[in-house]
Formats: sequence, C-alpha cells, structure tokens
Amino acid sequence: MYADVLFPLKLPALTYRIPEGFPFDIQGFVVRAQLGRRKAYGIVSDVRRTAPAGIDKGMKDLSECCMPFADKQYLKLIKWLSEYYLTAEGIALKSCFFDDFTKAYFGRSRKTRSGSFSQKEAPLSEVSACTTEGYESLLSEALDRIRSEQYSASVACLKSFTDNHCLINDIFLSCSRISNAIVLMPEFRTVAHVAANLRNILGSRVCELHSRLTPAKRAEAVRRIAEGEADIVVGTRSAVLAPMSRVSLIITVQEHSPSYKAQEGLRYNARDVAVMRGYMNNAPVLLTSVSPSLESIHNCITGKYRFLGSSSQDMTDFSFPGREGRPAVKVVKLSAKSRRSGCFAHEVVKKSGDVLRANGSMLFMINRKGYSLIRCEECGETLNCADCGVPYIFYKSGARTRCGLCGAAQGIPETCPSCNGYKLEPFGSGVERIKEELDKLLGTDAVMLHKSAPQTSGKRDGSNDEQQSDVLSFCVGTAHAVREIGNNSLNSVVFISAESMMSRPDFRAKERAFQEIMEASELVQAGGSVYIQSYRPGQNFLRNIRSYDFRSIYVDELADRRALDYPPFSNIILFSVNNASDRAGVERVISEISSECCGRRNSVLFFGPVPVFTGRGSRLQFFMKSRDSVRLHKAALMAIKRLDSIRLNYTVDVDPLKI
DNA sequence: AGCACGCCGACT
DNA sequence: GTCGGCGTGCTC
Repeated sequence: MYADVLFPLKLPALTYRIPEGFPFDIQGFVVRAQLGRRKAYGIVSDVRRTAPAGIDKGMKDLSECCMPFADKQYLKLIKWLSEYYLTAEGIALKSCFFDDFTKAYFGRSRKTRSGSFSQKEAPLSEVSACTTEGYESLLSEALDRIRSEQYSASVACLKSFTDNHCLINDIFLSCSRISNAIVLMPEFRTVAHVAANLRNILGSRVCELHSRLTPAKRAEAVRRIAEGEADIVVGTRSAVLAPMSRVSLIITVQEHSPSYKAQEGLRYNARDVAVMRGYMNNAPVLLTSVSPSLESIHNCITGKYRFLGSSSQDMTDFSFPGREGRPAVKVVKLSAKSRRSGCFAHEVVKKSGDVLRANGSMLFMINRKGYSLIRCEECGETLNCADCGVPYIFYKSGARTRCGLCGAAQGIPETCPSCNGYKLEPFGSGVERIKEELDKLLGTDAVMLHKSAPQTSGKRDGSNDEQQSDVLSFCVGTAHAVREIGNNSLNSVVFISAESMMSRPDFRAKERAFQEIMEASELVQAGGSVYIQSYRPGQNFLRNIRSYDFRSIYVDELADRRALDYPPFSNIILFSVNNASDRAGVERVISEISSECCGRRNSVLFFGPVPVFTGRGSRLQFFMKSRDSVRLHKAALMAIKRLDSIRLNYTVDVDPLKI
C-alpha cells in the first residue's frame, strides 16, 4: 500500500510506501517521512494500492504515523483550494494551520496541555440596540436558515457596523444548539469584542483565531479547535480554514471587506471560501454587510444567494436599509477657484468654522500621502521617479520628494527634467497640505492620522473609542484612518475629492468609494453630516450616494460592469512575473501564452503584459478574463505549465481585488 | 521550508 | 591554499 503525502511546502503530493503494522486507513493522518535529507511532518491525502508510474528514484517508507488531522471534507477543502487558487496542495495545507497543529502536538515547548488556558479578556461591550429597519424579520429569517442545518448562503444588509454585533449575539442567544461555528471579522481588533460577548453566552467553547496571536497562542488555539474543546471560532480571514470538523455555520461579517482577500501565499478570498466550505459541509452561510459587494448582490439576483428580508430575487424587492438615522450626505462643488483658495469648498470652510467654535470634531479624508506632487508650470509635466515612472510625492518638511513605490528620495531639481523650465511648483494635495491649509484657515493644529499608528501594545487592543474620541478634534487622514476612530464620535467627515477616489485605476473604484463613504458615515454622530467635494457634483453616482439609494447604486454599477464584461459578469486570473534578467525572452513567452492559451475558440481573453513597478524592480503583469470559469482555469493551467517549464518567478492571483 | 551543492572573496 | 558568503535546486 502506498500513501500520497502532502507537506506544507510548495510541492505536489509525494508517494511513500506504507510499512507493515500501520493502521488500516490513514487518510487524513499526520505522518512523518523522510524528505530529502531530513524528516518532515505531512498529511496523507490519499491511500492507494499501486504506485504511480514515473518515480525513478527509490520510493521511501513512511517513518511514523501520528494522529488524524483532517476528515474527508477537510481534505476535499484543501484540494479545492489548491485547484481553484491554482497552487500546490502543500501551500493550501500550510494555510490550514498545519504547522501550528504539528507544533502543538509534537513541538519542543509543549505547555501544560489542559486546564490553565489563560485568555486576556476584552471588556464586555454593551450591545446597543439594532438600527436596521425590519431587523426582527431579518433575524428570524436568518435563524430559520441556521436551524435548517442545510447549506444556503444568505446576505444580510445591515444599517451599521454595530448591528453586526447585535445580529451575532441574537443568533447565538436564540439558537443554543449551534456547534462548530466560524465567525469571520475583517479586522483583528473587533475579534476580541465579539469573542468576549460570545464567551459571555457560550463560555470557554469560544476561541479566537487571528494573525496577531503569538505563535504559541495560535498553536494552542488550533489544538483546542482540533480537540473540539473550542467549537465556536471567532477570527479574521484565516479562521475560515480552521481545522474543525463538521462545520455547521459560517458567518462572514462585512463580507465586502477587502481584507478577506489574502495578498500572498494562498491568495484566497475568505468570503468565497466560507461559501464553498459551507456548501461542502452542507452548512448554512451568512454574509453580512452595510454595503454588500457587487458580487454578493449579483449572486442574490441569480438566486445563488438569498437576500434576507425579500421574497424574491428581484432587486426591486430587496429591502436596503433606508436613510433614516444616517448622517446627511452633502455633495459640494469644488471649483477651480476653491482650488486656489486652498482645496476646500466654501460650504466646507463655513462648516469647519462652526464645528470649531462648537468645540466639535471633524475628519478630512484624502487618499494621498505627503504634501503634494511637483509639477512644472511651463510644460505641465509632473516630476516623476526615473525608475518607477510614477509622480514623486513631495514632503514639505525637509523639502524632499520621495517615490511612493521604491522609496527613492531626492530634493527638488533646479529645472524641469522635461523642458528645462524653472517653474516647478507643488501640485495637488496630500494629507500634509490639507492639514496646512486647514490650520491656516482655522488656526487649528489638526491631527494627522497615519496608516499604521503604532498601537501602544499594552493591556488591551480592540476598539479605542473612549481613549480617542475626546482627544480628537480636527484630523486629516487616508481611508485607513477610519479604523482609528470610534463610531459616532465626529461631527462631520469631509471627502476632499470624489474624483480622486473614483479615478483610481481599478474597475472597483466606484464600489470602493461607496464602501468607504458608508464606512466613514458611521463615524459621524447623529445629526452630523458627510461632505463630498466634487468637480462634478451632479453625477448620478454622487446623487445616489446622497440619497442612500443603494438600489440605484447597484443597478448602475452592475450595468457598467456588464457593459465592460468585468466581474461579477466575468472571472479574472492575474499573473505577475518577477522581471527576470531576460526581459525580452519573458515577453516572448507571454505572447506565446497569449496565443496558445487564450482566444476566441475557448472564449478566454488575454490582456497585457504591463510593466508594474514595485518596491524593488519591476514585474510584468498580464491577466486572463472569461465568463466561463472552467475554461479560464484550464487556460491558466496551461499558462502555468509554460511558465514552470522555463523556471520563472511568478505569482497567480485568482479573482484579484484590483488589476 | 530545510539542506545540499556550487562558485567567488578575506583569513590562518 | 581553506572558510564561508548566500544563489538555486530538489525533495517520493
């Protein structure tokens, strides 16, 4: 008898002989086997009677058979992950906490295995009343689906992020029999809160699983899950792969969140994996969001998912939460004049003064770092990084420019590199400039919120409403900044430029803008307002946002995506080749891939290649697009074969977030 | 991931 | 002359 063994490495399954005296069926068992010159832990993915042909070297025996790791369904999940995301099964196994598992059971520093499981408790937070209209019927519908104990995927569109907490609490309060459940959150900060509240209901069965756990804690969590000691897992994206058998419920909170998409290793989308895992385990899946993704809305229309609170698949029947209780959204015109007077529309200046006098707080959102770009007034060219081709970002302090991609820094040259003109001037606005203008205008000292404000890693993390809200007055930040601010703590949010959000080179730019505005609107307290500055305030998208007309937002955006054949109407697989020394050779291979793998006959379209500049060196990107996911995967597999044959360093991203 | 092999720079 | 840098290649 032979065993196909998976190691948590970028390797296909390797076949070993099963020695006499091993247990009868060791599929799914952890085994130890000689791998090269060392012994490594792996898992038996398959047991077979005959050895596969084509193994020239002598086959080795398994050394040790340890204990079961995965049941059949979990093995199936690993296989599906590797097939769908086009990577080695070993990489999928690695993402499934296999190393943590072996560490917990066979590792050096084995702690006391029982009892003393200390967990620093997050404070119990009061679960505030739900604001979503028709919440009761939405909850009861969700409960019906959960109690059915059968696969279904449902979308719950909620009015506020905190309503997620209500829903989760109510679900577990109303349905005491739930076991083997996974609750996914986009941010590790909120995990502790939800876990604390659930622990209040369910006790020590609740377990946290996220990337911020120390390796030892993660191994311990995995051990508790594997042993069934903990069967309610609350975590971030990776928790969808928790090594739990008989999963019977998966809830994905804020399913639209980009953080569910892994950007390295196994590039899975936890929301999609949740649905697939639910399907494989015949378990209900609940997706919640305040601004559901277009994919999910589309899936509700096609009947793949169910939109909770509606009796049909007709979007006109979907009951999106209304505008009651939400802040007023004011779209204000940004004229060339207001540009000169300092990036703010008149109405915003006036409002800022009012808020300042009332000792209130305001957030200005801008998605550009630094002070500005540098532009030549004579030829109109921006000053660009010679290596990456993107505009340099000007930082006023120190009077330096820096490339946002490669980090190359320099001063401002005397003359324009393209026309030798002398009029190089700051152009456009970044966070620093907004702060400067703001302070000049109001005499404030606005707070700059940075992407990774170092968390004082003290006693507890989680939300920091209390600590920050009374400190905050006027602040400037990028979209990442909203995570640093507690809900309902601001008088007003100002989006400096709608155009800069929507002109991002990504087909999801509008959808992202919508989600970011909804997210920011939750930071605003009752009676507050959200300002969106725009050069074209009349455009439909902004009108729909202003009236919180979700239906029109989705109808319009779906129509655009359909017209351009973008997801959810097509599928995309993105390839990224690390620029080898032989650039021309790589381009030749790519063009061969284009003609060999794609074309009219298999209805897979090819795009690219495009050089993309990253931190160090450039990469060559190309992608394939098709309405037919199966054909697309076949084409991508052919491309992968081709790329592998010439030893290239590349990555494949199925359903990329941006292209 | 390990752990080898392999081919160029400063040390007893 | 050797020790050792880490590039790249393989693991049934």
